[in-house]
Amino acid sequence: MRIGELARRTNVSERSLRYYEKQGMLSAERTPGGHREYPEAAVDRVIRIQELFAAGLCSEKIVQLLPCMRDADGGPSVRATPSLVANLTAERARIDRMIADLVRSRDTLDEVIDAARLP
Amino acid sequence: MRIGELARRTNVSERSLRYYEKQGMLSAERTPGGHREYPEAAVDRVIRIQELFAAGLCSEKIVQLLPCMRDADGGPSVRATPSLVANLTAERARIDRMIADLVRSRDTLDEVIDAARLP
DNA sequence: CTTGATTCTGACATGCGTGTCAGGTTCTAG
DNA sequence: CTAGAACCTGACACGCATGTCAGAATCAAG
Repeated sequence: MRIGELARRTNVSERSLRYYEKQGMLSAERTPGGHREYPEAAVDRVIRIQELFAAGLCSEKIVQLLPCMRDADGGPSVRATPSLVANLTAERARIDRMIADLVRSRDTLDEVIDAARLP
Repeated sequence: MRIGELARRTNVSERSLRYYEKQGMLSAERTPGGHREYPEAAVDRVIRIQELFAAGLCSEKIVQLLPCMRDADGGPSVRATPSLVANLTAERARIDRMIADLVRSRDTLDEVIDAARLP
């Protein structure tokens, strides 16, 4: 599929898709004229990338991480190096803290919302 | 307490504390010479502000939200307006989605970390 | 062919909380 | 009184994914 369709299906702008490619997170074949041609699996990959961004990982980390993931097309994975594992473990801890923070904030909102509804 | 101590105790830079004040999220008495003097409750408030920032709320929303919260000093709260409640409800939904995303990303990391440890 | 939609590259702009620096004033211990 | 620490204001810079615009080339359908 081409970039317009991928953008529509993933809800990610064409701008961002080109950026992902430049960062090395997403690759595409090219038509003779130079237009990008994506495989079906690109949809899942882009969604994963978005999730990882939302989790606070930067492009660089994601670039390292992606080849180690079991891809949607079931492709065989690269083994993560020990240093990458250490890195990801730290990120994991960060994500845990982030989730805990979010839960607290959600509770805060609930309190205010509920207080407004009652007497 | 003064700004240096508050910064140390909350692990938030003096720069940010002054910014919070300018945005109307944090107030302080002033010494005759113009130095900020914070009450003990400021510590909790700053931590809350940080959590809400981490949850993706912008200053403006937090400004509206803060007076409706049951503060650490147990002060009485302002009632949230219906439009604010609608707003916060939307934020709450966003936070829920964010948590779900984070959990997925954490699972992704776990998969890669585990795969590197085994055979 | 022609035309309109789509895509291409490259460059500049934005948000927004935060870092940092400069030049000056206030506070506090000796 | 004095020195040094702490604080004041204001201004400029950054990160970094994303928005946006311009000008040109490609693609697909009539």
